[in-house]
Amino acid sequence: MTCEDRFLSQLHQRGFRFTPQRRAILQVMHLLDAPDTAEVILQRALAVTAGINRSTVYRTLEVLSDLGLVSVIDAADDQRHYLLMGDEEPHIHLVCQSCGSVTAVSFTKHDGLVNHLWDEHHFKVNTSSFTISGICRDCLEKQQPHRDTA
Amino acid sequence: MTCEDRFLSQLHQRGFRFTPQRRAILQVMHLLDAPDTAEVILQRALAVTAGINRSTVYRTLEVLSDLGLVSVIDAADDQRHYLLMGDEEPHIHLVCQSCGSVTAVSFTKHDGLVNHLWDEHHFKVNTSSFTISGICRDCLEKQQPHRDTA
DNA sequence: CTCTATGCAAAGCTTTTGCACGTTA
DNA sequence: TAACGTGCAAAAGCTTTGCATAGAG
Repeated sequence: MTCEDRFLSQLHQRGFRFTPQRRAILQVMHLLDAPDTAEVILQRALAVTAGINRSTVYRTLEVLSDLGLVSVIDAADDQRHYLLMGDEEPHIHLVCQSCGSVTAVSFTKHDGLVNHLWDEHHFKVNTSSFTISGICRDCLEKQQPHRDTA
Repeated sequence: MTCEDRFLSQLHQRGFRFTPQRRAILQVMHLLDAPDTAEVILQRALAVTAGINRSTVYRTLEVLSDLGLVSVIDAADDQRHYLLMGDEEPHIHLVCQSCGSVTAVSFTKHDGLVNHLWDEHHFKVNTSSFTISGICRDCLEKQQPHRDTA
């Protein structure tokens, strides 16, 4: 089942409609390999379907998020970032506080943390928006150009 | 060395000044047991020292953050949250996406994750703002009042 | 034909900034 | 007394909302 099929069926189930704008946004989001902002998604969607409005992007992202097809990442200080949850497994997103880059890391080695938080605190981790802040490799090297070891 | 002493000495070291407003904000932040918003900090600071301005709160929080005395948490969809880093060890903050509550959890059992991200990706995790989104116990129970097991 | 979605523009909210005045050291 | 900090108000930036119209089912 493709992502578009899932979207369509879930829209229908809940009485929503499938418009060219929603199709364009979904299509654009398939091309993103990292979480991106509403503004970027808007600009790319405009290239696909002219005239799409910023409000429509926000409203569609909200629908996609409600349906669980999009995860929302609160990156650093600035805007929200959105990422389509394809049929892939959840990832940890490493957000660099210096340059804003986002790196996806497999989750599978770390589900111990998720299980622990559930067992001990009955806290249900939202694995689709698991974000960790820090400094990425590149920025570290720029900060400490002459140190090679930790 | 108290937190205020540390603040004072670090301010002096860097040529900053110790004003009644900064003292009030520092004092108020000692009373917070969970990260809170600039607005809340402002309101409480007003009770201590009348006339403090919102801008001053933001500017002081920035100074405190630069000095490493305050950690900044990007909670859920809304505002930034600020927490004084006392002399305590780092914590994981569990942010509930439903009610916005924040729970602090000891980090020590999970530094394996931090080490792994360093070894494998050379990503330096900012442990002072480690935040995980999900649904807290209370909100889970409200959602599923008749289910007791996961 | 009905009800949802869109576009537009304006408002909302948090956070930042410019500037003149007060205060600290 | 020389910087630095504060208050005020206005601006900035992202996101939301109201309303009339267009379009999907």
